[in-house]
Amino acid sequence: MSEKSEADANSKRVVRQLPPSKAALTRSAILDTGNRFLETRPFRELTVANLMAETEHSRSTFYLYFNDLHGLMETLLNEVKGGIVEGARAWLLNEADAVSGLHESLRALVDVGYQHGSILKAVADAAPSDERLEHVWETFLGSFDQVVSARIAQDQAKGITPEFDPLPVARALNRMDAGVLINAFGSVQKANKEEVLSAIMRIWISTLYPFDAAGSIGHRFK
Amino acid sequence: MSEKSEADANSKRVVRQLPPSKAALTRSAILDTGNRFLETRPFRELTVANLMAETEHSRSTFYLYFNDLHGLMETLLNEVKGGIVEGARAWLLNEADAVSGLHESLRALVDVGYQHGSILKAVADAAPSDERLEHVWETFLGSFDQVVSARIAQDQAKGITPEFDPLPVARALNRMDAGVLINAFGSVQKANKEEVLSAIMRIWISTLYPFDAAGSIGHRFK
DNA sequence: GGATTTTTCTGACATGGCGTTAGTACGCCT
DNA sequence: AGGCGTACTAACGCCATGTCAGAAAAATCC
Repeated sequence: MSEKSEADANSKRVVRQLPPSKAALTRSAILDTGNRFLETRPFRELTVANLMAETEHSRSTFYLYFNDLHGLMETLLNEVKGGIVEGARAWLLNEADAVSGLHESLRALVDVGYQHGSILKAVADAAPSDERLEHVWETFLGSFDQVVSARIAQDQAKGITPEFDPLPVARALNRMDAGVLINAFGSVQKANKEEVLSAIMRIWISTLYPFDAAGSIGHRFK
Repeated sequence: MSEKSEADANSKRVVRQLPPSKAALTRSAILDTGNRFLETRPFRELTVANLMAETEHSRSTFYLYFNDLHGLMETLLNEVKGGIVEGARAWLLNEADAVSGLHESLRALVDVGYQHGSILKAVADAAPSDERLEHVWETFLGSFDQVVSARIAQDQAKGITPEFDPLPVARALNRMDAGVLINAFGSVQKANKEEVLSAIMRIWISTLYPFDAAGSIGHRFK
């Protein structure tokens, strides 16, 4: 789903196959370098020459492994993707205790955001300048809209979540998460993890489980 | 605060003064064209040549009025800014009825977003590729964080809003608004206004005024 | 109503990043 | 040693950018 090598529609030519591996080595060297680069400098300063200079390879080598910088970003995103989806499961699968499942999922999300904030920001920054990457990024975000929305509907059926149109609310909450994570953890000096977590946690819970909120948030009603 | 002309630190040379005005005319012709362009095509397709071709002027003329495309975007943003700040006042100033003030403000916000969605998306898209514009955009968003946070603190003092650290929550809610508006109204086929409004409205109110939520949202407690 | 100054505009250039192509270097096999 | 595939690179053409010196058009003067 990303670049040359892995099974891949849409790229003009697939180069380098997985099994033998001097290639795999240089490829991941490039990925590493890119990763390191983006931890300290914004995507706009990343140029192919710029990137490969921190490598022992020539600029043209880059094009043997990636179609362009956006292709590189897509690959980087895919590396993070797993962690996020993983973390989300706590809430999505725990039918028993919605509130604490959500707690857990959001905590996991914030953790991943904290670790890979620079990648997330870089991808979000890179997306608007490339149609394909923009589509990938939006699809990525959109996939959460779907599952969150489904879970909300489920909790509404159970009566633990107020009635409302789930999809737009899911979208809003997800955009919030994305925006907050990138804002908080996208630059060199990262925000306080607990502070961020408790802010988004409060918003999710107030919105989805307001009946619990009294106890859970610890505040009297009327 | 934007480009050549208006009082303006940081631009290398200020050209064209306001009062006499053949210049002002071409300048706004360019702005108009840019505006029109961005209503149907993304920022990444906007090039100086591209833009000026839809004008009766040459490419170089562009540089008489703007430093670069990002400068143009900054000017475009400033034109929208007013409307948004304006709309926010309803809630910020209405001490009497927080909930309905917030209703009003969010409705105004969604209206502005609906009208100028393409500009907002274009600016957000353009920001990451230019340090200066990125700073402007973040400052713009950040300014709302400040005022919203202040208002929250005030309502907490009054006891109508639960106790929590206001700033991170304000930030999260604002990022949500920005993300939602751009997502919903940034492309050619815009989302349903009422749907968007009621989603973000619900989230804001559940979070800030949960004690009202029961009545206002119309759902039984426990 | 022609000359002069000021305003507005433009063609032509240099720069820099991009992506491709033709070709080189190296290891391995037999 | 010759041939083959893998891994790499130097050099090229392209396109958008921003600048600059000077042309054209408008305004002003006499």
